[in-house]
Amino acid sequence: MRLDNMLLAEGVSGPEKGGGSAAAAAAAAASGGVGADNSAEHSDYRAKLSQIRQIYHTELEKYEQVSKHACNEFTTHVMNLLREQSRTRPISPKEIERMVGIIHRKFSSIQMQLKQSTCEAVMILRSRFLDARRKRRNFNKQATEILNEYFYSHLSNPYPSEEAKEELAKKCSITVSQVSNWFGNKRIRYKKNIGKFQEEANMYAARTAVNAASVSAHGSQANSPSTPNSAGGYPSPCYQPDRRIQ
DNA sequence: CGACATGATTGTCT
DNA sequence: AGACAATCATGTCG
Repeated sequence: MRLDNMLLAEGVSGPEKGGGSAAAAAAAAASGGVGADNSAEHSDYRAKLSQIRQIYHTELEKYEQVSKHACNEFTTHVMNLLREQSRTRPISPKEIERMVGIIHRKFSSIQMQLKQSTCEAVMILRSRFLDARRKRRNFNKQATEILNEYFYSHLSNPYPSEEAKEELAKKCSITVSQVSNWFGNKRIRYKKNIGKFQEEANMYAARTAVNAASVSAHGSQANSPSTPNSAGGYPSPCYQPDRRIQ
Protein backbone atom coordinates (compact mmCIF):
# COMPACT_ATOMS: atom_id res chain seq x y z
CA MET A 1 0.00 0.00 0.00
CA ARG A 2 1.73 3.18 1.17
CA LEU A 3 5.06 1.49 1.55
CA ASP A 4 4.84 0.14 -1.94
CA ASN A 5 4.15 3.57 -3.32
CA MET A 6 7.02 5.11 -1.50
CA LEU A 7 9.48 2.48 -2.52
CA LEU A 8 8.33 2.82 -6.06
CA ALA A 9 8.66 6.59 -5.96
CA GLU A 10 12.09 6.27 -4.51
CA GLY A 11 13.11 4.03 -7.35
CA VAL A 12 13.88 1.21 -4.97
CA SER A 13 11.27 -1.26 -6.08
CA GLY A 14 11.02 0.06 -9.60
CA PRO A 15 12.50 -1.36 -12.79
CA GLU A 16 15.93 -2.82 -12.45
CA LYS A 17 19.01 -1.06 -13.66
CA GLY A 18 18.67 1.96 -15.88
CA GLY A 19 15.50 3.43 -14.51
CA GLY A 20 16.69 3.37 -10.97
CA SER A 21 18.93 6.38 -10.95
CA ALA A 22 16.59 8.33 -13.14
CA ALA A 23 13.70 7.66 -10.84
CA ALA A 24 15.82 8.57 -7.85
CA ALA A 25 16.91 11.80 -9.46
CA ALA A 26 13.34 12.60 -10.35
CA ALA A 27 12.20 11.91 -6.84
CA ALA A 28 14.97 14.04 -5.45
CA ALA A 29 14.18 16.90 -7.75
CA ALA A 30 10.48 16.65 -7.11
CA SER A 31 10.51 16.53 -3.34
CA GLY A 32 13.66 18.51 -2.85
CA GLY A 33 11.87 21.55 -4.13
CA VAL A 34 14.97 23.67 -4.12
CA GLY A 35 16.98 22.18 -6.92
CA ALA A 36 20.68 22.83 -6.28
CA ASP A 37 21.70 19.51 -7.65
CA ASN A 38 25.39 19.13 -7.90
CA SER A 39 25.67 15.90 -9.74
CA ALA A 40 28.89 15.11 -7.96
CA GLU A 41 27.14 15.12 -4.60
CA HIS A 42 24.15 13.32 -5.98
CA SER A 43 26.25 10.51 -7.27
CA ASP A 44 27.12 9.61 -3.72
CA TYR A 45 23.47 9.67 -2.81
CA ARG A 46 22.57 7.55 -5.79
CA ALA A 47 25.29 5.07 -4.95
CA LYS A 48 23.93 4.59 -1.47
CA LEU A 49 20.41 4.41 -2.73
CA SER A 50 21.28 1.71 -5.20
CA GLN A 51 23.00 -0.14 -2.40
CA ILE A 52 19.78 -0.11 -0.46
CA ARG A 53 17.98 -1.12 -3.60
CA GLN A 54 20.23 -4.09 -4.10
CA ILE A 55 19.80 -5.26 -0.54
CA TYR A 56 16.09 -4.88 -0.88
CA HIS A 57 15.96 -6.92 -4.03
CA THR A 58 18.13 -9.73 -2.79
CA GLU A 59 16.13 -9.93 0.40
CA LEU A 60 12.90 -9.88 -1.52
CA GLU A 61 14.14 -12.60 -3.79
CA LYS A 62 15.21 -14.68 -0.85
CA TYR A 63 11.81 -14.17 0.61
CA GLU A 64 10.04 -15.18 -2.54
CA GLN A 65 12.14 -18.27 -3.08
CA VAL A 66 12.18 -19.52 0.47
CA SER A 67 9.01 -18.37 1.99
CA LYS A 68 6.74 -19.45 -0.77
CA HIS A 69 8.05 -22.90 -0.32
CA ALA A 70 7.93 -22.69 3.41
CA CYS A 71 4.50 -21.20 3.35
CA ASN A 72 3.10 -23.96 1.18
CA GLU A 73 4.83 -26.61 3.21
CA PHE A 74 3.56 -25.18 6.40
CA THR A 75 0.09 -24.91 5.02
CA THR A 76 0.00 -28.54 3.95
CA HIS A 77 1.41 -29.50 7.30
CA VAL A 78 -1.36 -27.70 9.09
CA MET A 79 -3.87 -29.17 6.72
CA ASN A 80 -2.65 -32.62 7.56
CA LEU A 81 -2.95 -31.90 11.22
CA LEU A 82 -6.46 -30.68 10.80
CA ARG A 83 -7.35 -33.72 8.75
CA GLU A 84 -6.09 -35.91 11.51
CA GLN A 85 -8.13 -34.03 14.01
CA SER A 86 -11.17 -34.30 11.83
CA ARG A 87 -11.34 -37.94 12.78
CA THR A 88 -11.98 -37.09 16.39
CA ARG A 89 -13.94 -33.91 15.97
CA PRO A 90 -15.78 -32.24 13.13
CA ILE A 91 -13.80 -29.53 11.39
CA SER A 92 -15.59 -27.10 9.21
CA PRO A 93 -14.05 -25.95 5.93
CA LYS A 94 -14.45 -22.46 7.28
CA GLU A 95 -12.00 -23.22 10.02
CA ILE A 96 -9.47 -24.57 7.57
CA GLU A 97 -9.81 -21.48 5.48
CA ARG A 98 -9.24 -19.33 8.51
CA MET A 99 -6.08 -21.17 9.42
CA VAL A 100 -4.71 -20.83 5.93
CA GLY A 101 -5.51 -17.17 5.99
CA ILE A 102 -3.62 -16.72 9.24
CA ILE A 103 -0.59 -18.47 7.86
CA HIS A 104 -0.55 -16.40 4.73
CA ARG A 105 -0.91 -13.21 6.63
CA LYS A 106 1.91 -14.20 8.90
CA PHE A 107 4.21 -14.80 6.00
CA SER A 108 3.26 -11.65 4.16
CA SER A 109 3.94 -9.66 7.29
CA ILE A 110 7.54 -10.68 6.92
CA GLN A 111 7.54 -9.01 3.55
CA MET A 112 5.95 -5.98 5.05
CA GLN A 113 8.69 -5.79 7.60
CA LEU A 114 11.29 -5.95 4.89
CA LYS A 115 9.61 -3.17 3.02
CA GLN A 116 9.28 -1.06 6.10
CA SER A 117 12.88 -1.39 7.10
CA THR A 118 13.93 -0.56 3.57
CA CYS A 119 11.70 2.47 3.68
CA GLU A 120 13.29 3.55 6.91
CA ALA A 121 16.75 3.19 5.45
CA VAL A 122 15.75 5.30 2.48
CA MET A 123 14.27 7.96 4.71
CA ILE A 124 17.41 8.18 6.77
CA LEU A 125 19.50 8.38 3.65
CA ARG A 126 17.34 11.15 2.27
CA SER A 127 17.37 13.17 5.43
CA ARG A 128 21.12 12.88 5.51
CA PHE A 129 21.83 13.80 1.95
CA LEU A 130 18.93 15.89 0.81
CA ASP A 131 18.49 18.18 3.76
CA ALA A 132 20.15 21.24 2.31
CA ARG A 133 20.81 22.63 5.73
CA ARG A 134 23.37 19.96 6.27
CA LYS A 135 25.47 21.07 3.38
CA ARG A 136 24.92 24.76 3.27
CA ARG A 137 27.54 26.75 1.40
CA ASN A 138 27.83 30.48 1.66
CA PHE A 139 27.29 32.33 -1.55
CA ASN A 140 30.37 33.72 -3.17
CA LYS A 141 31.32 37.30 -2.61
CA GLN A 142 30.13 38.48 -5.97
CA ALA A 143 26.68 37.02 -5.46
CA THR A 144 26.24 38.63 -2.06
CA GLU A 145 27.42 41.91 -3.50
CA ILE A 146 24.82 41.76 -6.21
CA LEU A 147 22.10 40.85 -3.75
CA ASN A 148 23.13 43.51 -1.29
CA GLU A 149 23.31 46.08 -4.01
CA TYR A 150 19.74 45.34 -4.99
CA PHE A 151 18.58 45.25 -1.40
CA TYR A 152 20.08 48.57 -0.39
CA SER A 153 19.13 50.33 -3.56
CA HIS A 154 15.53 49.22 -3.05
CA LEU A 155 15.54 49.66 0.68
CA SER A 156 12.21 51.43 0.68
CA ASN A 157 10.62 48.44 -0.96
CA PRO A 158 12.96 45.47 -0.89
CA TYR A 159 10.54 43.05 -2.52
CA PRO A 160 11.87 42.04 -5.90
CA SER A 161 9.30 40.86 -8.39
CA GLU A 162 9.42 37.41 -9.81
CA GLU A 163 11.21 38.75 -12.84
CA ALA A 164 13.73 40.62 -10.77
CA LYS A 165 14.33 37.50 -8.74
CA GLU A 166 14.97 35.52 -11.87
CA GLU A 167 17.43 38.06 -13.08
CA LEU A 168 19.21 38.19 -9.76
CA ALA A 169 19.29 34.43 -9.67
CA LYS A 170 20.88 34.33 -13.07
CA LYS A 171 23.43 36.96 -12.18
CA CYS A 172 24.37 35.21 -8.96
CA SER A 173 24.12 31.73 -10.44
CA ILE A 174 21.78 30.59 -7.71
CA THR A 175 18.15 29.55 -7.84
CA VAL A 176 15.14 31.81 -7.59
CA SER A 177 14.11 30.27 -4.32
CA GLN A 178 17.57 30.95 -2.98
CA VAL A 179 17.08 34.57 -3.92
CA SER A 180 13.76 34.53 -2.12
CA ASN A 181 15.36 32.96 0.93
CA TRP A 182 18.09 35.55 0.87
CA PHE A 183 15.69 38.46 0.73
CA GLY A 184 13.51 36.94 3.40
CA ASN A 185 16.44 36.54 5.71
CA LYS A 186 17.85 39.92 4.83
CA ARG A 187 14.64 41.81 5.43
CA ILE A 188 13.97 40.24 8.78
CA ARG A 189 17.53 40.57 9.97
CA TYR A 190 17.86 44.10 8.76
CA LYS A 191 14.67 45.09 10.43
CA LYS A 192 15.66 43.37 13.61
CA ASN A 193 18.85 45.30 13.98
CA ILE A 194 19.16 48.24 11.67
CA GLY A 195 22.13 49.56 13.55
CA LYS A 196 24.19 46.55 12.76
CA PHE A 197 23.65 47.08 9.06
CA GLN A 198 24.28 50.82 9.01
CA GLU A 199 27.77 50.55 7.74
CA GLU A 200 26.81 48.12 5.04
CA ALA A 201 23.90 50.29 4.02
CA ASN A 202 26.11 53.34 3.74
CA MET A 203 28.65 51.48 1.73
CA TYR A 204 26.22 50.16 -0.81
CA ALA A 205 24.38 53.43 -1.00
CA ALA A 206 27.62 55.19 -1.77
CA ARG A 207 28.62 52.58 -4.26
CA THR A 208 25.41 52.74 -6.23
CA ALA A 209 25.56 56.50 -6.08
CA VAL A 210 29.03 56.42 -7.56
CA ASN A 211 27.95 53.96 -10.21
CA ALA A 212 24.97 56.05 -11.13
CA ALA A 213 27.11 59.14 -11.30
CA SER A 214 29.72 57.54 -13.50
CA VAL A 215 27.08 56.12 -15.75
CA SER A 216 25.13 59.31 -16.09
CA ALA A 217 28.33 61.23 -16.65
CA HIS A 218 28.65 59.00 -19.71
CA GLY A 219 32.30 58.70 -18.84
CA SER A 220 34.12 55.43 -19.17
CA GLN A 221 36.31 57.37 -16.87
CA ALA A 222 37.05 56.92 -13.22
CA ASN A 223 35.79 53.70 -11.91
CA SER A 224 37.19 53.20 -8.48
CA PRO A 225 38.01 49.55 -8.16
CA SER A 226 38.31 48.97 -4.49
CA THR A 227 36.61 51.27 -2.04
CA PRO A 228 34.46 54.01 -3.38
CA ASN A 229 33.80 54.63 0.24
CA SER A 230 32.23 57.85 1.25
CA ALA A 231 35.14 59.93 2.33
CA GLY A 232 35.17 60.61 6.00
CA GLY A 233 32.11 60.10 8.03
CA TYR A 234 28.57 58.92 7.63
CA PRO A 235 26.69 60.73 4.96
CA SER A 236 23.02 60.20 5.29
CA PRO A 237 22.42 56.63 4.29
CA CYS A 238 19.23 57.47 2.50
CA TYR A 239 17.25 54.67 3.98
CA GLN A 240 13.72 55.30 5.04
CA PRO A 241 13.39 54.44 8.70
CA ASP A 242 10.15 52.59 8.61
CA ARG A 243 7.97 52.05 5.57
CA ARG A 244 7.03 48.68 4.24
CA ILE A 245 8.85 46.23 6.49
CA GLN A 246 6.52 45.55 9.33
C1' DC B 1 36.50 25.59 20.87
C1' DG B 2 32.86 29.37 21.28
C1' DA B 3 30.40 33.09 19.26
C1' DC B 4 28.46 34.97 15.65
C1' DA B 5 27.11 34.90 10.49
C1' DT B 6 24.35 32.83 7.15
C1' DG B 7 21.51 29.84 4.08
C1' DA B 8 17.50 26.74 4.53
C1' DT B 9 13.36 24.90 6.68
C1' DT B 10 9.15 25.06 9.28
C1' DG B 11 4.95 26.97 11.01
C1' DT B 12 1.70 30.63 11.00
C1' DC B 13 -0.74 34.41 9.20
C1' DT B 14 -2.92 36.98 5.55
C1' DA C 1 1.05 32.17 -2.87
C1' DG C 2 4.10 35.03 -0.40
C1' DA C 3 5.90 37.30 3.93
C1' DC C 4 7.47 36.92 8.46
C1' DA C 5 9.35 34.81 12.66
C1' DA C 6 11.61 31.28 14.93
C1' DT C 7 14.72 27.75 14.52
C1' DC C 8 18.09 24.55 12.64
C1' DA C 9 22.62 23.29 10.89
C1' DT C 10 26.64 24.65 9.03
C1' DG C 11 30.56 28.20 7.95
C1' DT C 12 33.80 31.21 9.57
C1' DC C 13 36.60 33.98 12.43
C1' DG C 14 39.31 35.06 16.60
